[in-house]
Amino acid sequence: MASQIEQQVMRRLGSAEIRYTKGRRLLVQALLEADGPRSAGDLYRELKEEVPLSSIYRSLNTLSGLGILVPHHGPGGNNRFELSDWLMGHHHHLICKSCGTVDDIRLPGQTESIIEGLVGSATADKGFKASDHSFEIYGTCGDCLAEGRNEGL
Amino acid sequence: MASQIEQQVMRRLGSAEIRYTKGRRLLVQALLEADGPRSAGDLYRELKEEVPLSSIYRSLNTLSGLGILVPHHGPGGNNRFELSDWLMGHHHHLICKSCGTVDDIRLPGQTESIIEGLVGSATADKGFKASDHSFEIYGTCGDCLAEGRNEGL
DNA sequence: TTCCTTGCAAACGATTTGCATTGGA
DNA sequence: TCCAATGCAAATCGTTTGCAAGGAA
Repeated sequence: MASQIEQQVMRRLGSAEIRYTKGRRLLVQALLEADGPRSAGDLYRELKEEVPLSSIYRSLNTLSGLGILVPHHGPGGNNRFELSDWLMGHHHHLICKSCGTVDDIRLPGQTESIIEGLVGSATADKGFKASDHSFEIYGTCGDCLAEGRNEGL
Repeated sequence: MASQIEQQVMRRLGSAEIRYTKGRRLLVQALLEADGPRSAGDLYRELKEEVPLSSIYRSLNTLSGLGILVPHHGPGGNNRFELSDWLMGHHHHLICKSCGTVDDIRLPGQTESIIEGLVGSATADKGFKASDHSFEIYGTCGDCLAEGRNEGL
């Protein structure tokens, strides 16, 4: 009963002769259930510390190398990872400056076209070959607003 | 002969009763000359190791706390800082996936208006209070393209 | 002179690595 | 079976902190 996405992951791993072990399976499943990027520490806790941190870091790196995961660099000094766009669909992030939570958001196709256009015009004369973009919105999330944790922002 | 921007920095520091010391002056000047965000280590080297790393980190933190600098979280596991928008003007980044260099780019006002509009429509129904955004373009810079360092991207 | 700031070294947290052992295809 | 992957502990790297000495207002 592996999900469709998991089967794509297995195929990608198989074609690179890399094994889909128990630890890697748990990790991919945890990221499938997540609604935003997760750090090694987050995953360690979410997997109830059954998978050692060093293995999590190693898997995170091999899966990123294969393009299955992508790192997300945010505040807080720890890297967060999520399943790549080709598995989960293209999306952007809503980042709370107060609690650090990162949520996924999807924009209408029309809006994405506008962004693609901006990427093109911004790099047109720079000799820079764009391959990707990130559009992230910072602010205060609903929970923090309710708790009054948005002082000084 | 302090630049206009430096005078604004001095005023901001003064109103918070925080001293503009030699180390802080050197740091602000290095960031003024930079064409993109710089990490503590970058600045340490650019200042010829005359200012100890611990002082650089401390100054980076106090200046960020005053809104003079803003942190930029990128690949490479080290935080980079730059002078805030109110000092340097609003801009975005061109990030090379190959060598990690980050360059500033400025978009036409009309384009910024479009981006502001996207921020509004993306957060309209989420109970999220947006305060800021980042729009960053990833790819391969001219130098790396010339050297053929864009394999596998 | 009075505190804020510095400089050094030690402490810290996140991530990586060496090496013997285990387990998947 | 055979080599990739794991688990543990030690090593590394970026960053923070305690404390005594120095420097700006």
